[in-house]
Amino acid sequence: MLESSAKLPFDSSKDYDRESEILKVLGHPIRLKIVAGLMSQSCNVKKIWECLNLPQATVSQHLALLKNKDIITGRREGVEVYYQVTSPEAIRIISAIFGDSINCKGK
Amino acid sequence: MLESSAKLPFDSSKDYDRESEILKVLGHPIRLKIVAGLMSQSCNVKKIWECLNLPQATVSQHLALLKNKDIITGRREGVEVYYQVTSPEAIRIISAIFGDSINCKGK
DNA sequence: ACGCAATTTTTAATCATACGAATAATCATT
DNA sequence: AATGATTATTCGTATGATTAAAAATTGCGT
Repeated sequence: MLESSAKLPFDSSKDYDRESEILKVLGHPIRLKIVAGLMSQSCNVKKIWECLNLPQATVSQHLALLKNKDIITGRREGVEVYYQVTSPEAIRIISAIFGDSINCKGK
Repeated sequence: MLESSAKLPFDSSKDYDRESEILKVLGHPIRLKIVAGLMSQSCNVKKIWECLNLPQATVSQHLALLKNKDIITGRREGVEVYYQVTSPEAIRIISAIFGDSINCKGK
């Protein structure tokens, strides 16, 4: 009765929730810009919103989302917070899109 | 007057609209599953919604989106339409996520 | 306490999603 | 060419998720 279900390409056991979530979070122009930027150097929040010409609350919201999904990590230095990309999957995805012209130097 | 804009990581001239759009479209569990499945073999719509246990309208909607964003391409064969992944960017992204265990054989 | 940096909350507007129902397209029979 | 079977798409719409940004808040250093 199941003779036609041999090698179907769609695996119903995996749901790719984590993977699609990372893609969704990166799938926003502001966040992609932030993450791509953070690939080349770690950066504090003020510099980000100044560069992007956006209100700080807007940037902070996007950063919070990226942080909650474990794509970036922030470390405090005095009064400012420096962010860097720490998710290996995100790094691989960004590299796949932009090539190796973007490298993760944000140590 | 522009002396402080030397090597900022965030390029305000590029907006990454196309790139973020691809990521957003792939950033949905059903669509990611469809595209990942289509990487290994071209497939018609009925097989897809049967495999995924979803109503055909739902699948067709996602396929239409993927098609409109030029991620997949469909070709008719009689009453059925076979889809395959045709966007190089999408192929690179999927490969970056799942490794080369998924290869595009959907000729 | 003050000022600066960053975050959180709140608001409203916009967009995305799922899926039943209706419609369309293709082919084989008659 | 009309009928019916199969497959695929589109429509309608209720529901839920995202978004931007102002306002309020928190954290840190002096």
